[in-house]
Amino acid sequence: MSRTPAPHGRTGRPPLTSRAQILATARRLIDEDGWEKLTIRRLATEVGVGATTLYHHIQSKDDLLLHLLNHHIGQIERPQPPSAPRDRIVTAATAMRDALTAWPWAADVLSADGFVGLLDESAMWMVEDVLAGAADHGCTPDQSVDVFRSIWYFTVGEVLVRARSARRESEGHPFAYRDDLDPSQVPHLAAIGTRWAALAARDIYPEGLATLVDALLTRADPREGRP
Amino acid sequence: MSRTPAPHGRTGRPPLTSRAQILATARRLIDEDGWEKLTIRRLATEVGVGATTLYHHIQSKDDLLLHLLNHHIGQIERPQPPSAPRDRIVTAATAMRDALTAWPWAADVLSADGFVGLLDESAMWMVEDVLAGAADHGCTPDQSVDVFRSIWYFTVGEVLVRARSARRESEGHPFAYRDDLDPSQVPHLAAIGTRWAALAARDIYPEGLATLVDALLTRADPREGRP
DNA sequence: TTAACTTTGCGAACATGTTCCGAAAGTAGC
DNA sequence: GCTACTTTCGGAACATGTTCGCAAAGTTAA
Repeated sequence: MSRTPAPHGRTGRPPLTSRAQILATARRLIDEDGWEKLTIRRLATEVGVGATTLYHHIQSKDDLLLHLLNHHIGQIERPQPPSAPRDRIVTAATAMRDALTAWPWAADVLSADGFVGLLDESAMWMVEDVLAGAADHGCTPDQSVDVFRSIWYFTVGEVLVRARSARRESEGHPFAYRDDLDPSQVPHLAAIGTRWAALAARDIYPEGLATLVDALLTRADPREGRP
Repeated sequence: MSRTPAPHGRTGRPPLTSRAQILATARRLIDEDGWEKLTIRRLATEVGVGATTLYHHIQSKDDLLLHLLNHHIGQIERPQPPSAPRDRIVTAATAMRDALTAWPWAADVLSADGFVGLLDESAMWMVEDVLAGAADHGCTPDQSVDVFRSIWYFTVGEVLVRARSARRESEGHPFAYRDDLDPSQVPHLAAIGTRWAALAARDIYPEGLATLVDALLTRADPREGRP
């Protein structure tokens, strides 16, 4: 049978570059100039090939970013999971949030229920720890997924809002928090006025997450709610 | 004094179009072909002017979308606010979510803590109702803002995740929910396996929101937690 | 050696949002 | 009528991600 696809030497034109080299160069460029400056053409030039050549090694720019993110997350040390289920969930969720906050563009790529389908196994412990914590608390598998999804929504929202706010600020058109609101129409909003900016600058993720997790667990298992 | 800016006849070349006409045409195009097909050049052609001319009437495409969103939200009827503070918050948040779900691109523009700074007064009741509900429950203004922000994160996250998942599916590359996960590494995840897809298709926003709101209010005012 | 096949490289081209700059078309003052 | 001034118009051009088609460079089979 001549079905053997590639007996020993590989066929085709020998490659000038590789996915690994492309990813390494991309990481270097991001380190040097920030991810906003990473363009396909610049990356190709730096690698030393034509721009369109990259598309033989990656599927798209999103695909490239996804590979970079997987590499980045893979290097995060998995924290020792706390024994208390609730704390395990909080720890895992905080790790997800920190990973995304460091690479804000990641959320753009990842914000999909397919989190699970996009990352490779080195990042799965984040999902697993949440599911495990929920299960240990007494949740059914289905309830555990619901717990994860709610946490995921909250986390993605926080990261994206934070990233966009920061970008807006850095691009020179921050928000005009109005001091011209009509107190008779929107009294509470008017009372806060421009103080909103200062309030919105505070990081409320930890408290919000803790509140959400406790509530989700209490809801899933009422016995824990009122002894 | 010759300071009068424009006594009667306005100066300058007479405009061929107006922002109102541009917005109306944009709405029509979106209605007909969906917002993905709305490009600056197409819009300009449809209006009957050159593409760059649009930039004399709008600041950017994001600015255009923001105007469209304001118009859209302005047409949403403000529901009769329930008397119970908690229900008022839930109603307002659900209205926000529904408004964004109908126009998924909106979240891309809006996902910033500057929600408040970007919309006009016709949409402010959504924010106001949340703040009012929190205040009536006994929250301080600062706590009320925290309540709003947590709800906002959860809502933006849900809308964005849902929108992206749908887009991925419609573009032909849905998620490969893996059935090859290593049960010894990620037991709970492996146990769920491909069933994740079906679970992620369920709408859990209402329950998640209710849980979150109750928890946020309970946290802000412990007296309400355990009588 | 020759022919078929396979993989990679790359220039040209396209669609998109956006900026630049000069032309067009009106009014105001003389 | 002529000269400023003001506002709008729009073609050219740019950067970006991406597709297409073909050339280049290797292996395998005859």
